[in-house]
Amino acid sequence: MKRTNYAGRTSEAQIGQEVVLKGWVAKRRNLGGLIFIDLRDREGIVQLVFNEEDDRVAFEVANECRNEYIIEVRGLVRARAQANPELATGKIEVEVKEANILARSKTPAFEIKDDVEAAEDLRLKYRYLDLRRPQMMKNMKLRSKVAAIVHSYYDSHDFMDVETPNLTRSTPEGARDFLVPSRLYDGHFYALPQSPQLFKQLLMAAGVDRYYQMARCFRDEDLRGDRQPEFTQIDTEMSFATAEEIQEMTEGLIKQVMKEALGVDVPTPFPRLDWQEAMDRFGSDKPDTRFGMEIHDLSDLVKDSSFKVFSGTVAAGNYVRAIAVPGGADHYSRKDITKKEEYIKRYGAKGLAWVKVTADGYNGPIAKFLTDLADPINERLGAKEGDLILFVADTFHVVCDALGYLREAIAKEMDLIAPNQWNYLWVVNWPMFEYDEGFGKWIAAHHPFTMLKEEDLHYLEEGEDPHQAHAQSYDIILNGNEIGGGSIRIHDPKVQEKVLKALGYSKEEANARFGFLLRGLENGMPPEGGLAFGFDRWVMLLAGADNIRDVIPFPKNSKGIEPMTAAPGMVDPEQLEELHLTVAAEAPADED
RNA sequence: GGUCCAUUGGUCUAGUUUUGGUUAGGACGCAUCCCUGUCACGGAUGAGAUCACGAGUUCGAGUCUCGUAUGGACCGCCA
Repeated sequence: MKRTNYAGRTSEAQIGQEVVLKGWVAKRRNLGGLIFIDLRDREGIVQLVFNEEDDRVAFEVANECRNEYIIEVRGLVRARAQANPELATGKIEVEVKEANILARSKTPAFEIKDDVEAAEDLRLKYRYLDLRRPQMMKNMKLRSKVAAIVHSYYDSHDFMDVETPNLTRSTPEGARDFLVPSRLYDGHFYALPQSPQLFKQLLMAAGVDRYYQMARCFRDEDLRGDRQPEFTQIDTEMSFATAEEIQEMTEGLIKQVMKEALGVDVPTPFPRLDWQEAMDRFGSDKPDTRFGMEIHDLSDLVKDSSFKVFSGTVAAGNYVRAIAVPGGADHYSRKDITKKEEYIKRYGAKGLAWVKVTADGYNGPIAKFLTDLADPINERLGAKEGDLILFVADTFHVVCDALGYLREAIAKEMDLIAPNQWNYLWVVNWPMFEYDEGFGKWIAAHHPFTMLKEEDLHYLEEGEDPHQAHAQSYDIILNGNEIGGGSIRIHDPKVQEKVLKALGYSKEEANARFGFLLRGLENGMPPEGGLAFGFDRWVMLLAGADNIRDVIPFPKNSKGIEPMTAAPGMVDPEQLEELHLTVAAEAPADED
């Protein structure tokens, strides 16, 4: 029997025709001499009817069927007496003349339904069952659709799809590398790429001019809800382009994806926000602009306050900033606020000060210190009666992190985010360098090959402070999530040398680590730049999923384990020997 | 490296505080039987749980304490 069409696509136009369908038994309803089976394939569900009186042989097959059996059927499409409006194929059904069981199935570990959520660990262990669920199938289809648009878009704009190696060499800085031991060279290792960054730059040196690739990237860092050790970038690079041209090209892609994959029109160009402004107003370098509750600086107002925490903070050169939570006075109890205070301590905040705005002025433990300042504070924050004002007094980064977190957490809790908003924006004008507290040194904020603002080049000269410099880099943000970033690259070897020097590399170190790139620069590198999208994260947001695992067919769990295959696993001693490896720590015995 | 939370039949969960003593309850699923217009089919019957593991407190622990494991969220980390 040759299949005539997908079960889920059986249509009214086929009424009176014979069809052959193959798929999974989603549900069997046995009424005695009459059996209904909902047949499911990747496109959806159609109802099969087996009548004992009409066809005894087919009926016996249906009688034997259980959920998740795979069957093939031949039958006649007919209109239903009573349509089911819940189902896309609800106006028709298939009267089965012949049926065969192609595969039997155990009772599945969990029910294949959208509305019954099994524990995620179980879903991952039986991922092929989980992926049968309509929502997961829909996510995979969306992912495939977006990828197809990406290929078509860049192809039509003269970008070349070029593959770069997955076995490459380890480079310092950035994320921890996944290493692959070399069998041929004792003690030598390949590294899996964190991104094809340097290869795509050298493709520009080759004259490729416009490059794109759906590139697999690997970073050996701890996982998060939106971070996997193995992920896909939409990687692009353009010669002779300015930052604005690259952003415009990117906006074109986003516009097309939104239109063709979701049917949504997004207006372009997207807003551009300076990094400094994003931090000041939203406390975040990836601001969510779907709601207000912006942060305001009160340092000038409270610098002489009798509340020593505030005045002392300002005197030390730090900041007192606040948000006004609309209607927050009733919504949040003292206890709730204490919980929030405990939470923001993880960002280094020492406390969370608050007042409630009432008809009689401020209310709360520090209200008495702020009586005289209530009017100007309210005015600056736009606070009114019934609002809750939250203050954080600390260094710039602590204030931003803490208030940025509170702003987003409260918006979610109080349901302040209207649905169906797609707020894309660019964060531009990033600092070139940032201080790493852990290492006690300056590191590249983006990466060491990022070009500075032209007007900031002088900061690299002798006697100037390179850390004042800003970069020609840009991040693309969607609803408070970083979905991509890029920059104009350095194409002048002299500038690259100075930047590496500012980062603390000696000439010898720089040559040892990036020699191949520096040689490329010396051999004629066009001015160029690019951008990389976090494809998985973008699809997650487009799908409305709240975890990146829901748009990756076989993801790792939060501990980096892939529960279906139980990777990572131990290997045979012979394999280790071939690779010239000995394992120092005795690993625990591998179970099943 | 750190913080917090969770773990009860195949699945999801009630029960855990403020009573420490229950036949550990329910829904879905599963099995058998009845049923010819269901679509969350209906009806009847039934099987299925050493309450993650280990120690402790107690006359008595699903419930309290500690530890371990597993999972989830987060901080650090992720140029």
